[in-house]
Amino acid sequence: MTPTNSRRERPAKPALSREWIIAETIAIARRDGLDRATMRRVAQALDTGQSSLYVYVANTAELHTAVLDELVGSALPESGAPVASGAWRSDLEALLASYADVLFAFPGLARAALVLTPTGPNMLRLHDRLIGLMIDGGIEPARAAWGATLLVQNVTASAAEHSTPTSTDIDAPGDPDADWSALTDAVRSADPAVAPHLAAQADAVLSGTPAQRSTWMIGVLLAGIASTPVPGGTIS
Amino acid sequence: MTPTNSRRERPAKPALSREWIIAETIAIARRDGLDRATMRRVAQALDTGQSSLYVYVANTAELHTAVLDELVGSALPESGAPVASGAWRSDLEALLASYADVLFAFPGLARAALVLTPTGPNMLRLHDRLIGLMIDGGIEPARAAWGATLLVQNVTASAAEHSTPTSTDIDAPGDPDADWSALTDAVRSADPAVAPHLAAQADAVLSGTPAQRSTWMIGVLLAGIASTPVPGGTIS
DNA sequence: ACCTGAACACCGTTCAAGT
DNA sequence: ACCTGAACACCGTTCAAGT
Repeated sequence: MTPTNSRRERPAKPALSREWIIAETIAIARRDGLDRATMRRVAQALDTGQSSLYVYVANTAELHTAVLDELVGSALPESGAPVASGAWRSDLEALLASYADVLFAFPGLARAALVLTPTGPNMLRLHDRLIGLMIDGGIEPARAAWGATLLVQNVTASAAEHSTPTSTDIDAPGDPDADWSALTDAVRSADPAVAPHLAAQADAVLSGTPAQRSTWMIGVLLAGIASTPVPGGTIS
Repeated sequence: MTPTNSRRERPAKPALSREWIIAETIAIARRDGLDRATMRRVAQALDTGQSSLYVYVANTAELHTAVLDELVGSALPESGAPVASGAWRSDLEALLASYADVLFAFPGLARAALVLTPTGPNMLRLHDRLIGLMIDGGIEPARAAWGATLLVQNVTASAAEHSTPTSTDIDAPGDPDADWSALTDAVRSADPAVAPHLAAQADAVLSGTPAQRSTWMIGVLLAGIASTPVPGGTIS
């Protein structure tokens, strides 16, 4: 209502707040990738000075962590419906898949997640659900507790490998196509004298779709978690 | 011998070359962290213009990848001594430990490794050794081939979590102490109503030394790899 | 308390020009 | 072919000054 003549016909400059900053960062990240969602750009989009952001967020890393947490929150299914016995495993896979979907949906998010320390409430809820589902599956609680980290870490890492880099840049570092072909070339041209096993297994190394590898990976982790006791020895 | 009056009494400016650039980058990374080993700083240390580096390296990511590969190469034991039967497992653990040591020795390297696509010859040799040792251990070759990636990825990720950030900056993002205490706080203060399993397992989640977790992690991966068939079905 | 402009101290990469 | 300086297009963060 106040007759502020905001630039560019913005629908009236909203009051600055942590929530608004995060929302705008998400908007930019969706469009241009998280790498482009810099303090300066976010400030500009909010029609304010970059220094103003520091009233609400500590620094870029903290802002990006908050963005990750917010997005994970929006992907988490509402509070856990009771798990039909036997369904824990497919529920767990679905949960990890929706986490992976978020990472894929925002260019640059997976790579950032790899390097951020995610302590937001939604990330904790994700861990909580994973632990709960593993316990439902008969996995010893202490192993489930450690295992959740392992699951999240691996899903994040494989999303980072296959997700879009940051934008429309040609040959951006981290371009998955370029990376993949660099890898195939390297493996295919491995010298059997220096890397005999790799040369012999080249087809195996390069085989499988991302989905197949991801399914296998989760299977590996769950089987390993179920069969490997945590040190200190609770009754297994 | 030529009487070039190089600045600052440098011991005679050596000819620029890819090797020299990598060596200087390593020197800077050891001292100040890989994040500080920027094109500009490397050029300055070599007493040349930053644009000159682009004759020998494509960009920063490629340079850092080369540095990682070089360092991994220096840590790899000489060509595999024949493995005493039964020793494959401790050999494999030792191999991963020396890889982890490299990541710990250079501030910022582990975090960078997480995000680089490592296609250098020494990284391939590391994979080769891992595959060979797993095959020695009776693991089906196709699983060993996929498993090597998983092992390297997890060791890299846990090194990144616990390794020094880039320098002497106070509270640098990625400071492992700050990150850890943020995590403990978050887990300890988890609301039992919203994250019941996490709250119940808080002690378990936070327990264990890095070494214990790392040993457990490798155990999980190996057990899982050994028991989880790759899709497509080779005779297991 | 909140917000701002300006400054400080950096980045990666390209390019016209030189040798 | 190799090397250079200078430029272009950015960064994160801080700080004195305003309201």
